[in-house]
This record gives sequence, C-alpha cells and structure tokens, in this order.
Amino acid sequence: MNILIVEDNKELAAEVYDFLCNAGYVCKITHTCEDALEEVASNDYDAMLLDLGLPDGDGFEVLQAVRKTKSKMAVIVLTARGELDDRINGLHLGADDYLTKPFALTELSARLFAVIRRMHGFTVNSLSIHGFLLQLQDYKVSYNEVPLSLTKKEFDIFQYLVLNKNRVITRLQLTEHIWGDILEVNSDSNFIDVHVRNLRKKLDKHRSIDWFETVRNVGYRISE
Amino acid sequence: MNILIVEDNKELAAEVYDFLCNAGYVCKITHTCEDALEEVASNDYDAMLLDLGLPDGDGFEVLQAVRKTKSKMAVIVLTARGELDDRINGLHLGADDYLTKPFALTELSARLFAVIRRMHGFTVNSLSIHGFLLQLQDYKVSYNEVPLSLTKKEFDIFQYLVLNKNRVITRLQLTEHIWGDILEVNSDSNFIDVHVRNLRKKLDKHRSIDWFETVRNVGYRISE
DNA sequence: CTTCAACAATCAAAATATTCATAGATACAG
DNA sequence: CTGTATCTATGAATATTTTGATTGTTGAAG
Repeated sequence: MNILIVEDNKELAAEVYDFLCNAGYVCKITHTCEDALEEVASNDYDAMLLDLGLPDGDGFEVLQAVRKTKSKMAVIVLTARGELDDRINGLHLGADDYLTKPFALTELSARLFAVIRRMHGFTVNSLSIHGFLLQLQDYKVSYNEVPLSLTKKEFDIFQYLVLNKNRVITRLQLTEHIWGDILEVNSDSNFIDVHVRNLRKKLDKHRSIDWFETVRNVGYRISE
Repeated sequence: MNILIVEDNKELAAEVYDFLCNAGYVCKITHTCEDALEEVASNDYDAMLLDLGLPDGDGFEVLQAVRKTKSKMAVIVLTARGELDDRINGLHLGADDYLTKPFALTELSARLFAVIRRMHGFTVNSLSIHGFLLQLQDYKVSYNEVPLSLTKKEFDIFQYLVLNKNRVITRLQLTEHIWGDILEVNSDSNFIDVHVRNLRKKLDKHRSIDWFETVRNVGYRISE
C-alpha cells in the first residue's frame, strides 16, 4: 500500500507520515507540486494525500494532472482553506474525499482505508501483527496459519486497534467506530471491556498480552 | 409535522405529497415562488422541499428569503439541474440537504427524517399505526398504552416498514437499512424472515396480521 | 503505610441475533 | 389436477452480545 503525501508543512507531513507508516502503509513525502507530479509519473501509488496550498502552485493542478492519466489512485484532499468552493471544485475534478485541517489522524486513517477499498476493490485486505493475520474481507484471523475464531465484535475491535497501532484508542472511539450512531451514548456499560477481555483470552492462547495494553484512564493500545 | 412542497411539476408534487402524507406528515403543495413565500410567511412549517426550477423565479430566492427570517425550518432542495454548482450555492445559502431528481421516495423520506431530527432535536419522535405507538427516541413500542417489548432489530424493522407504509420493502432494503454496510451481501440467510416472524408474533397478540403482509417474491408491506 | 475512590477485569446470567433443518404455501408446467 | 420448484414460515439449536454483580488494581490523600 503506497501513499504519497503532498504537503508543504513539514511538521504536519512528518506526523502523517509516521502515523501512516505505523498503520502499515508505505509512504513518501513531497513538498511541492513539481515533486508530486514527478513522483506520480514515476511510481505507482495507491493513494495521495494532497494539500491544496502548495508553494509552487495550487494542489488542484496536481489533482487534474493525475486524473488525466486515468490512474486508479485515490486522492484525499487535505485543506485548511475557505471551505465549500474548494470542496466542490475538488470533487468535481475527482478527489475521492476531503479532510479539513485540523483533522484527527484516526479520521484520516478511516477515510483512507475506505477510499482505497472503494477504489480497487480490496487492496487493503489484510493486516498482520505479531504473527496474527487479519483478513478483512471475510473476518478471518489466524495465528501463524492456524485459524482462530473471533466474533464480529472481537474482530472489529482487534482490527481497529491494529489499524491504529501504537496509539491509544479510547473506549468512546471504539464505541463510535464499531457501533456507529446506533446507541445514544450508552457508555455507562462495560461492553467494550468485556469484548476486549474475550478477545484477549482468545489471542492469549497464542502468546501475546504484552503488546496489548490497557492504558489506565484512557483506553487500549496495541503496539508493534 | 408540516411539510411544504414547492414544486411546479404537478405530477411529481402529487406523488411526493401522497407519499409523505402516508408517512404521517401534514403536507401542502405550492407551485410557484410567490405562493411558497406566502405560505412560509403565514404558516409554521417544519420542513420545505424546494424545487429549483420554478416558473416565476429561482428557488434559491425562496431559500434566501426563508433563511433571512431565521426560521428553524429544514430545507431540502430537489434539483434536476446541472449538479454541483447549484449544490454548493444551495448549501452555502442554507439548504440542509439535497436530492437530485430522479430520487427514490424512500430516500426522500430518510433524508427528511434526518434533517428534521437534526433541526429541532426530536420533532419526529413517534410513529403510530393501528393502535401501535413507536417512540423512536428510546425504542419503545406500545399498543393502546400497553407497552410491549421488541428487540432492537424487531423495532428497526417495524419502524422502517411503518415509515414506508403502503409500500413494499424488499428484504435487501431492510438489510441495507438496518445492518448498514456491515455484511457483504450475505443474503443467503433468512434472518430477516426470522426477525419479521418474531416481530409479527409479538404484534399478533395485540390483534394485527392483516395489515402486515408478505408480498411474494418481493418483500413485506405494512398498510395503513 | 493505610485507606479510599476510581478504574478495570472477570464471571455468570440474560437477552438478542443468527443459523439450520424442516414444513407449509403458492405458482406454474404439463 | 398433480407434481414440482420456489418462496416463505416455523421451531429449535447455537452463537453472540450485553448486562449486572463482584472482585482485583492502581494511584493519590492522609
């Protein structure tokens, strides 16, 4: 999974870079339109994160150029700019999604995943960590080729934590992500804890536990 | 729940009118900008469905005028027009949602519901049919004041069928609406049937069945 | 070093959802 | 009319999710 990050703010670019690398993507940063166009021409990226306000031109130019090559690359526009007009133009020109700065990295991760998935069917179809392989298509997990059976919720939680590995994910984030809008902030329950517990129990048989931490007062984290 | 339909195509207007009336809304049709403005000034509507191409002016004028009165009315623009530019302007001026013609009436129903809900909290908070009262906030159902306990899925199915009463809803529609994107077209199962069955059993104690039909080869329908 | 309060883990029970196998109903061909 | 294929209903088994009560942990205040 190759991602091109086109963003002149180096701090932000680096932050996104780290995050996406951690999430298992192979990333490359460019800071200008020119470099971006060159990268796109010479390499085969699955997705591009495109800032609009670049020093040597408007990001839209890059977007247009990319679309002309009828490449299957997904493009997510990252914009701090004035809002809707840009959005429209962008969608018109073929951006697949938008994120307005500032954005949460987990949000970026989710959008990126969705967009790539939409793009070429199922390119991101598995995640692996510490010997476990998650096949996202069919909700299967295995540990060194040996399948183990997780329930859907357990799988969802595992996947989300792996997708955001090295980051602490709060119970609220998990709830929102996995249960969607369903429940009216019913967070007086401990069902997350219970699912996590059951998940851990199943993973534990296959030696794990130390990289699947509970962060007190915050949530859970799976580290690489 | 009062809805103003502003649409010069009388056939379409009538169709939408019928549908929304069936869905429990109180509706009124106007065919021109002028009438629309008059209606809006003299009555208190919860939402307006606004066609853009009106004979005596652009629907946007109506939208602008409405927004100047800082009314809490939700506005959904119905447009057959050229697309994005209109959309932008519309969202800019304060439309709450858009539908491009042609659209499915069930889609309209869903958007309308969402928009009104967003607007003033929970205006559409209950549905009633044949003595049953569905309270959408807290997933409660009662039959002539006597509460009965449906599970979440049962409630969802009941609600969706009632929301689309007098129309046949296919199993696929139900699946997509209630399970969302969750399952990868897993329609080899009969879980809808089972839930419908259990739902019926619970409703049946309180005399019903005849207005809750199975439409062979298509799906289910609840009629008024 | 205790004690307390907040947080998390655990277990078992209850509620819910889903699957599966089978029976019933309906339409259509012959 | 009868047989057959297709669709739907049903009941029971199984799996999953959620709740609730209880116990263990941790960190801060005294």
